[in-house]
Amino acid sequence: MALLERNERTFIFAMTQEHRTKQFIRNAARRLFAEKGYNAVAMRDIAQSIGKQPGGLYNHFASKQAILVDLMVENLERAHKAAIAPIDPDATPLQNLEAFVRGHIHHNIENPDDIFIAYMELRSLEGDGAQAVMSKRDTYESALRSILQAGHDSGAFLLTDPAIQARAILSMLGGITVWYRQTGPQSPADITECYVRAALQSVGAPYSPPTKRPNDV
Amino acid sequence: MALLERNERTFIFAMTQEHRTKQFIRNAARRLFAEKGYNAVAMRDIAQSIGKQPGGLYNHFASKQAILVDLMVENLERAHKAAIAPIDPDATPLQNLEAFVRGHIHHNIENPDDIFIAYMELRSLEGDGAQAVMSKRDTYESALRSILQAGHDSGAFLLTDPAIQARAILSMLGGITVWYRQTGPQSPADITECYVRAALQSVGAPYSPPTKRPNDV
DNA sequence: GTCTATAGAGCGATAGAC
DNA sequence: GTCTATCGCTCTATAGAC
Repeated sequence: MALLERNERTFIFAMTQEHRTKQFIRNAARRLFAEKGYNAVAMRDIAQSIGKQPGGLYNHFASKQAILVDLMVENLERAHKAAIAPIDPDATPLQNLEAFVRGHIHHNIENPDDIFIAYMELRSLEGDGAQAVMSKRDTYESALRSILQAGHDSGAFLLTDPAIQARAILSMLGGITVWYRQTGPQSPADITECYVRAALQSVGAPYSPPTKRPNDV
Repeated sequence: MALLERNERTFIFAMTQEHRTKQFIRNAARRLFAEKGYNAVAMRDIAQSIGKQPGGLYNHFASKQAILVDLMVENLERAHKAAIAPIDPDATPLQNLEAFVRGHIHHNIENPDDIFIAYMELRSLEGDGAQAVMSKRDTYESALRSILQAGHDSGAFLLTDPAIQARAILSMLGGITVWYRQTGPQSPADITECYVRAALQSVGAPYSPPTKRPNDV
């Protein structure tokens, strides 16, 4: 009955009991929200999956909603580091687009549950948490739009509208998480190459796959 | 209190009262499911929005789940007519891809609520209804994959994997509905051209927008 | 076919002992 | 910090009058 789940991503040591339990709650909620959807998961379910009683969860999070906001904000901060940080003002639009797309895809493949929640549960956000998350999402989308605009202005990209194109690319890449779960044979490297090519070619840019980069994920 | 909503899409005349009410339920459920999500909508909400009492809905649908399945199946049948019917075995892969993409986009823009539900509420399906819907979705995806495979084999398309590429394109086009609701300035024609170009170019195919086709939607 | 009324279950969140 | 117990609410679906 009491399933104390191991967290695959976060190594836990030298942590107070409070922090440890809070992290267990995050991990259980992440998995359950992604699997069943926020509305279909009860606080009881989260408590049961970490071998605790429902009431105790409120010692760590003020509400079920607070857990969702915590997961979404943390994920968006990691996404920024993965996709926006590599953008270089001195590089070409094509180099920046490939850097953004590779960072984004890498983050998606490494954090499938978080990405799935980010796409599916926007509607479940309420009040201040909703505004905070939306604002971070806008920043993210703006970064891609700026790259596309630069490539459009310089003639490097062939596209009709940078704003729509940014959304089209993000939608396409967002689908990775949906399909990745169901996917059998394709490796992460295969998926990455396919999507990088599709994204770059979608704006008329050329793409040649790396001949052999042995340590690519 | 009793808001008898007009349906914008389905003209209702010479219908029995039973059929009329059933259609009102469909329309109200479609709008509410798309707006709030299946799990967040109560039978009370649907009843209230058509000025009826909750219990009466069960004279027309066996369960809330049955309403969702009804909407999804009907939508998929219309999507097949829009995107798969125009495929011509004697045409080139490029012609078929453009026909499929245009039909798909047109269907998406004309049925934003249905498309949104189709993407967001797959997890809410249970039992037989889930299998029926999944099977129809697979057929749809297969049709696009076949076009891509043909273009890949003939050398007309430049892509890494037809199966992944089919999902990438469908994900990209599926995003239209998400953004379309929030969109201000762009017209359906602008959105269509931008997405047709992105989809065709994503497989390395050339694209020139139609110079002037006055009656395009 | 629609109504009123309600059964039966599950939900988020809180109170207070330890 | 975790437990037990429970409050107050909402939900889907049904029963039976009209």
